[in-house]
Amino acid sequence: MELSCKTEYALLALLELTNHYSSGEPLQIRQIAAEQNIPDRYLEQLLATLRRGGLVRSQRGAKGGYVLAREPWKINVLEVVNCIEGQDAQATDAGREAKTVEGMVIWEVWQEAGQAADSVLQRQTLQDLADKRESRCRLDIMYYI
Amino acid sequence: MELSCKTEYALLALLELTNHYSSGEPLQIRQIAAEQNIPDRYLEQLLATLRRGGLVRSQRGAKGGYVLAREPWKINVLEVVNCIEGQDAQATDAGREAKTVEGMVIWEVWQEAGQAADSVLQRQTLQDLADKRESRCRLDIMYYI
DNA sequence: CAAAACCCCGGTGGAGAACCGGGGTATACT
DNA sequence: AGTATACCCCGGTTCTCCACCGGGGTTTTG
Repeated sequence: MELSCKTEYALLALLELTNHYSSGEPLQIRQIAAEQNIPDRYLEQLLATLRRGGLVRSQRGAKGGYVLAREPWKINVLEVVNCIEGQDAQATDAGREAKTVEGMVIWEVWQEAGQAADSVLQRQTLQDLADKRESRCRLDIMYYI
Repeated sequence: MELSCKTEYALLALLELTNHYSSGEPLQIRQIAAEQNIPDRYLEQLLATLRRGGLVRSQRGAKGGYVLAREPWKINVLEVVNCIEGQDAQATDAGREAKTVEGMVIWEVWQEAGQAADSVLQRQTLQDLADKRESRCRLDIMYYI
């Protein structure tokens, strides 16, 4: 199961915004891009998609930037993926009319697998990811002691 | 989660071979292709991959064709997918070295989702799919009575 | 020997992923 | 009002790879 650059960059950006959430200040595209080594013109595009999907809010002009649209514990990974990849990451049955019974049976098994994966992603919020990152950093520090 | 044409065609072909398994006779590429509406030059390629992966056996020359290499209840959907898409459908961590802790955290969540999907596919054998197909056909017949 | 059917290898066209450039618009600050 | 900053919008490019195909070779049967 391929993790696309788009999805990875989107999640990295949202994690940055999560880490910055308590300050309430907008974070600029170029700051996020520099911090996470993301091409900033591309990130601009992804953030626009996230804004249209209601996951972030933007502020134009001087002192502008992006903030999360909701608390990080209320944004789960699945909705990020669906926003970035399009709803077709979930329900591609519209374009793929199974012509035979066999095709339908295969399709259903595939859907079931997809739903199992989605279920995992839906259980993870941005806050969970940020917490994992925190505990990972803490482990690293303990190695140095 | 995208079901590629490759995987779908491979599974359709293997289902045909499953339905034909009890006869013990090889099934020709062009027969399978016609039955399931698969481009036969492409199917040839896919069956070659399945043969190299040990899922089917081939017989060259007149009266030749393909048979399953094992009993249909001993071949699960996950190994078909891995054979067709390559092992990278499972372990793409080799090419994607996460440079930051954030990247690693995201990657792990993604792996977990992939494993949930794989687990579903691993539980389904070709026999299971064939049985589902059978009961689906029986349902259709009951609608006509 | 001839026909049938797999085997092998390389190729093409088109879609889309990854990324970028240029110009416009909104906002804060002086 | 003017200027600088930073998002907004739209379109474009290059490259990869998916889906599929063509041509010729090799094996097997009758």
